[in-house]
Amino acid sequence: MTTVKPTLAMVAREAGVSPSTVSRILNGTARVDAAKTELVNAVIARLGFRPDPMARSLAGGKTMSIGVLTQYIDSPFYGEALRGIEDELRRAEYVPLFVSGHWNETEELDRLNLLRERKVDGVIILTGRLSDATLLDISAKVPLVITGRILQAPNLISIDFDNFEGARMAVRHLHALRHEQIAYISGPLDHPDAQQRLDGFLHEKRELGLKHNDLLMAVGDFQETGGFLAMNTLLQMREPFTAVVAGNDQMAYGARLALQRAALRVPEDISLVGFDDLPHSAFTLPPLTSIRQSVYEMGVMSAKAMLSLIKGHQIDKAIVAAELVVRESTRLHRR
Amino acid sequence: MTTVKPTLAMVAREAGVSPSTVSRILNGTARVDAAKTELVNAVIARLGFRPDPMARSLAGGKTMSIGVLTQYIDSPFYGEALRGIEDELRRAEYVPLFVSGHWNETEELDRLNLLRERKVDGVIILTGRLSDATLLDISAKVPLVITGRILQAPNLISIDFDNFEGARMAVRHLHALRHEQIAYISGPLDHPDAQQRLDGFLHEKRELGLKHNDLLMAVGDFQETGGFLAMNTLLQMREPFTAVVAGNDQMAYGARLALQRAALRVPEDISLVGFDDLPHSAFTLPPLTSIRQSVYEMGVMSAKAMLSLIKGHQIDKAIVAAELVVRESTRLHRR
DNA sequence: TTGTATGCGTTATCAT
DNA sequence: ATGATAACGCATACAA
Repeated sequence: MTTVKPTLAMVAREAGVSPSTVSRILNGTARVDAAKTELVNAVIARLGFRPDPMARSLAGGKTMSIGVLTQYIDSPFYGEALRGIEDELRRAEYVPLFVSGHWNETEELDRLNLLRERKVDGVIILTGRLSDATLLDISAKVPLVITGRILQAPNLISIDFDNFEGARMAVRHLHALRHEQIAYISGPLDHPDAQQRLDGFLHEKRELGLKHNDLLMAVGDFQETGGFLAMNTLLQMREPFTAVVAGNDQMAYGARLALQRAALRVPEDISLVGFDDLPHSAFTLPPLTSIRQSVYEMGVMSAKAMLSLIKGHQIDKAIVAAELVVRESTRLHRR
Repeated sequence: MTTVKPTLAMVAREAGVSPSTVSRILNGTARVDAAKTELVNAVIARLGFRPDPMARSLAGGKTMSIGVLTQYIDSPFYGEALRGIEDELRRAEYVPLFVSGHWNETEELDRLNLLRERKVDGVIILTGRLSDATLLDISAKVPLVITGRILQAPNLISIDFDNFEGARMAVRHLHALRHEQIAYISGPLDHPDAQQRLDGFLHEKRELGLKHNDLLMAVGDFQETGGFLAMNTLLQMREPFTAVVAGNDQMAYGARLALQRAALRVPEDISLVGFDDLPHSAFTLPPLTSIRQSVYEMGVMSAKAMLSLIKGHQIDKAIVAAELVVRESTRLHRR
């Protein structure tokens, strides 16, 4: 069978109405006679007509696509967010256009430019290094949803994890387990998430009257390797500690291996808390106590926020709660 | 500054030539006077002109986008492939349009349809459940690169891992370590990768004269949970074994935890080999011996293949080699 | 080799 | 409420 791809014009002719009418029905741009609407919809269904996204865009309409700027397309952390975005967008017949910035401002700008060229109807930025000013600038031209920081502006919604509170929960958990000397492995200090988590950690320690000094902290790169290295420096400092919280799970994995190499047992000798609760963490040895962030949920929320922005409904900023997941890498400290 | 987005028409006017000439220079569609070419290019550079992908597409040109069908956007395994594709495509100014099939044929078909609507210049399929016939069908309409199986057709290039050989390497390694009773945890039997790996495993066992029976095999889901469960069934069978190879690293992780729960040590009591060598596997306890597949490399190769297909250069099918990475989860078996 | 004219499938503007 | 008609930015068949 020689199926010609049906066009809006064909639908119009078939239904005996003008193209404009069909377009209006499609977009709800104006009030159309009910009977006609029904008729046209029937024809659309019969022909299996689907508007051409390209033509639509050229004519100044929507592209039904949302640009999503992430840092690494294969990030174990943001991966779930991508899936959440994809799932949610799909319900509304939108498609995500994923691009990666690699934690490089220039590259982020470049990719954003590409998204603009591609005429996306909105952009979601999963963290990143762009300045607030730049972000505000972008939101002036296209609906923007941003994670990793809180910003106020029309046409912009920010969504963030409760990193601060999450880190506090980790400390409280350890403190409840009678730990007094708690070390910290931080992510890169210029990384928003890393900062907030560190702040929360420090804040809660102070709150609880726990001593802290620079010997109880090392900086990693949010990767396994960095955690491994950081734990080694921590060990060399010779400042005693009975527990450590890592800025994220990946670093906790690395730290755990370093501990093992040093013949230190988890949790018998050292308690270890991660952050993010990667899917994996339920299966490490021992299963890792961690601070859970529903990254998938954040993805869904971002997409929902974008959709409502497009509809013109500015909604509030949202903050996704952290949750302590206790597993087997932490235990009561015996003095 | 009121920057108006420059159009091809503006370039033409500015350079004193016709739009068609500019178009021809852009696409190399026809021979153009060298002097004019230079002039036009200068104007293009000065104005910072970039052809509008949408308009280009509408007019029957290329969209400079490649559809990529993967199964889960956050797959820890295929993630690196996505990055490879992205990196390589970027060099040629193409952008990937990622969609997910979720191992569901209907959904794969649906997403492929979307890609067609979006008029991608080619599609890369990372494994999946589509029939060979369907694939051939697609390749008739658009350049196609497919992984996970070997197919012959014009306008199509297949790229595959050497799953078969990889599984054999795992067995040989164990055999060299004096293991005789080797169990297997397979991925879903209807999964191409799982099949090929199982075949390789069985083949090498036969080759080596090692006995095998159904009690030495359990099926998982390629996830940690599946590995955990599979290991438990293996344990219940009461058929003795001293080593086990898992169909992928994720299942190896789960299996390892199950072993631990059963008070069995790795590698002292049981040797364990994974498959895929996820980034993570260097940091598990103990670090996991695994079969390395350069997934990133496969992504790059897929993109390169696509690019050459677009240029009209049909190239050979490619197969990416497997490699044994020996770490600490395997050791010599003492009788 | 180069220019002109037309069309791609839609939305938007202006009438009616 | 509905219909003509003109863009949108580019590629291409046809002419020159």
